This record gives sequence, C-alpha cells and structure tokens, in this order.
Amino acid sequence: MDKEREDEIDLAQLTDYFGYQLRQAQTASFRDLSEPFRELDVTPGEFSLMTIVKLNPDIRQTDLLRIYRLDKSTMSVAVKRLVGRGLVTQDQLPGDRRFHGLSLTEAGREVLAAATALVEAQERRMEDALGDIDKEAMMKALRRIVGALRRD
Amino acid sequence: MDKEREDEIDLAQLTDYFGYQLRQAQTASFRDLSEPFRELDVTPGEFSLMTIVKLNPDIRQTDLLRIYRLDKSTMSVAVKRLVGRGLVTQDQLPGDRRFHGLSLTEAGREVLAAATALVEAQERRMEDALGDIDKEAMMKALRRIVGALRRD
DNA sequence: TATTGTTATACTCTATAACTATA
DNA sequence: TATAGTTATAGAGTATAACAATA
Repeated sequence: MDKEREDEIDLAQLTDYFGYQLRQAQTASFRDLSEPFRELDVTPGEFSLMTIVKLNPDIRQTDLLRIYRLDKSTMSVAVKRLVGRGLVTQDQLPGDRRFHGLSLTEAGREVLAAATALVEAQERRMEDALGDIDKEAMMKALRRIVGALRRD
Repeated sequence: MDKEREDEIDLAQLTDYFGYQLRQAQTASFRDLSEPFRELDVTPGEFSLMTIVKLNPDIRQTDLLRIYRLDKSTMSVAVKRLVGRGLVTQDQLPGDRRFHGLSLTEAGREVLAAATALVEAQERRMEDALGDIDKEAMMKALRRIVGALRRD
C-alpha cells in the first residue's frame, strides 16, 4: 500500500455526488475565512446573523429562527454571545414585552464592516474561479436545491 | 415591527453571496439526511469516510487526512468511533508497524449500502430540482471553487 | 393555554498539546 | 529527529427539556 498523493486514492462515486462537492466547497469557504475572521473574533455564522440584524433593526429572535431553522435555545445562546461582546443590543420593545428587538451597536457595525470586506474579497475570488460558468445559473441552482430539500 | 413571514425579512446582500447560498444548500442536504441516517446510526461524515475506506482497503489515517484536511486527532477519534461500533477494522500492516490499515467489516458494508441508497435518493431529488440547469457545469464550478480556496 | 426567550445539560465536531511507538 | 497514531482537554455548535415571563 503506497498512496503518496491524494489523486492516487480512489474517491470514485464520492466525487460524483452533488452533496459531497457541496460540502467540500462549503467547508473550503469556511476554512478560508476562518483565519482572517479569527482576528475579528467573529465566526462566519455570526457574520451572517449580524448582517441580518443590521438590515432589520429591532428584529426578534423568532424571526431569525425562521431563516436559520435552529432551535430557539441555540439562537438564544448565539445572541447572548454577541450581546456579551458588545456587538448587539437587545432592547425591550413597546407593545408585547416578551419580544426583545435586536440591533447592532457601533462596535458591531465596525466589526461587520470589516467582516463584510473579507467576505466580499472571497466572493470575488470565487467568481474568478468560475471562469466561463454562469454565476447566476449557479445561484439559481443552489436556491432550487434548498427549496427541494426543505421540509417544514 | 411586524415580520410575519421570512420573505418580509430583508436578507438583501446576504442572499447574493455565493458563500451564503453554498452554506444554505449544504446544511439543507445534511438536515435532509440526518433523520434517515439516525436510524442507521451514522452521520453524513461517517458515510463519506466509510465510502473511501471501502474503495481503498487498508488505507491509513494519514491518507484520509490529505482528503479531509482535519487534524489527525480528529481523524483518530472518528475512526475510533467507527471501530467501536464494529463497522471498521484497524489492522496492523506488514512493514512499517506505525501504520494501521483501515477496512470495512461485513456490518460496515451493510450499513454503508443502506446509507448509500439514502444518499443516492437525495442525489436524484437534487438533480430533479436543477431542472434545465446543467449538473455537470455545477459540479465543475464547485470543484473550481474548492481549488481556488485551497491553500496548502 | 400558547408564545418568547433563557438556562441546564448533553452530544458532536473540531483543534491544540502532550504523549507512545516506531522509524 | 521525524512520523503515525492516541489521549486529554477545551471551545464551538447543536438539540431536548424544564423553566419564567408575558400574552
């Protein structure tokens, strides 16, 4: 047995699976961001959470759950971490006092701006890698897959 | 503030990010498999590990690390769990006694066959969802992205 | 009674560091 | 010294269950 390089390992059907390539691409994207993100002390998941909060001031955790399909306890913990780092505030809203409206702090906006620059740089590298392949068709395909696999 | 449905939440630039759609599609795929896989007591990651082991009998952990880009301790723990469940064997190889060749047991082959059927059913659903979009172009695009983001 | 959110707890996945054994 | 693999430990990320506050 002497498999010196990855190409000599038989991955056969695995590499023909859509799901496998999807995972490879997704983990490559996360891994690529993880180092520069670490300096900002945010994760890719927190970046996307903060982006939604920025675009939707006073959004509630329940709304975020519909997007992320996580358990509410998971979301609560994630929010708590962002609040603890002073990136997000949780404000009592007028009306239903069970709701807590989420918004970015000034520090949160700064971190988000830096993270966004990193993400967009990666986006450009991915677009370049696509070459002649139509990006919009790719995006549409990914959305269709999400729709097909979604079960509510 | 009254955001009753997901579509009313402004996701704006987020949904235009390739990385975001990639993650959505990948987590949809995992989530979709998680329930049927739970009955087999394997994870999607274990499925792909077992597939590689099946195709490459007596493969070593070091070889798997080049494919998965994990820490060797992570791989060791993953292998140990599969061995503990009697799905994989770790055999001393002739020659260098530091290596342990991994192979599937009969039980491992059975579990893998059942898992493969589930994965391939999902693959067909994803292909159907693509409609007129060229699957091969998609696969090529994903491989290019992985290549572009890989740094060794 | 139902909903929003929190907390306690546990399991998985991952990495770092220190280790054993072999080379 | 270097490599293959293990173990101990710790940090994310996730879920379930039980809870408090509010409706």
